[in-house]
Amino acid sequence: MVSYHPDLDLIPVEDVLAALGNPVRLFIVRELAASTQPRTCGSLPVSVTKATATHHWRVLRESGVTRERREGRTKVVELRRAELDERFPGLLATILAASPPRASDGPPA
Amino acid sequence: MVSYHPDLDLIPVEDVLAALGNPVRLFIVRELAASTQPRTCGSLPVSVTKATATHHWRVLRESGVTRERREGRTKVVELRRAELDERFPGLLATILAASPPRASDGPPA
DNA sequence: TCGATCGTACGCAATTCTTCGTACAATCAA
DNA sequence: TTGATTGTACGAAGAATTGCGTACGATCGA
Repeated sequence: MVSYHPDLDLIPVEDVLAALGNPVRLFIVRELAASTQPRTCGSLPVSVTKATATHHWRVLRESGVTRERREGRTKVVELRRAELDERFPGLLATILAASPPRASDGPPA
Repeated sequence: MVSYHPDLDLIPVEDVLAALGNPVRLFIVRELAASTQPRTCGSLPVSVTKATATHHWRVLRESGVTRERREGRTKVVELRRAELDERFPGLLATILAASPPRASDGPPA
């Protein structure tokens, strides 16, 4: 359960964008951002199985978006807010501020 | 050569992030942002073949990032800057402002 | 009209991503 | 110690992405 956390200076912005460009992961990030406290992985109501969630947490961690640490049986996840904001000023805030789409989505058939 | 341009109000932010989360496409967007004038597709020095470039232009167009129009033999591409900034305030600017990674990239082997 | 140019469409291969089930390790509570 | 909880590792399937070559349509200039 010990994990790799990259130096954010080495992360290109497209890696962060790709990490957040997935609905499950963006949902996780929004949940984390909405909590003042760090959250355990199990407390995040994701729509996928545990195995799949593990995959998404790894993507977020390896792109520098989140930090994880063990705490007893659980794993605590939190956003690397300050570091992200120093590396990519304003990015997280503008993404979190984005409103949901207006209505029926997608290109015409 | 006539193409579909989505209503940006219907685009979720993760679609834009996914579109920009690719090095070829982010490069294209940076080139477009650096020009005051719209550019033709052929004038963008991309590292892939024409066929692949066509694919990336479509992704950018269908995610609402660019607009295309025919002009004689060529296709003119431009960013939908104002619309993007209204839909996702500050997003494009913060992404374009992101500095490149400091040096040797990637996780340890 | 003929040739060159610009981009698309199609089909295909290789790779990556997303998802899951199952088995397992680590930890805690009883 | 035993059983429950939390999350990982591994293997696999299916889907999506990325990339290319080739053939083609549209347009322009000579």
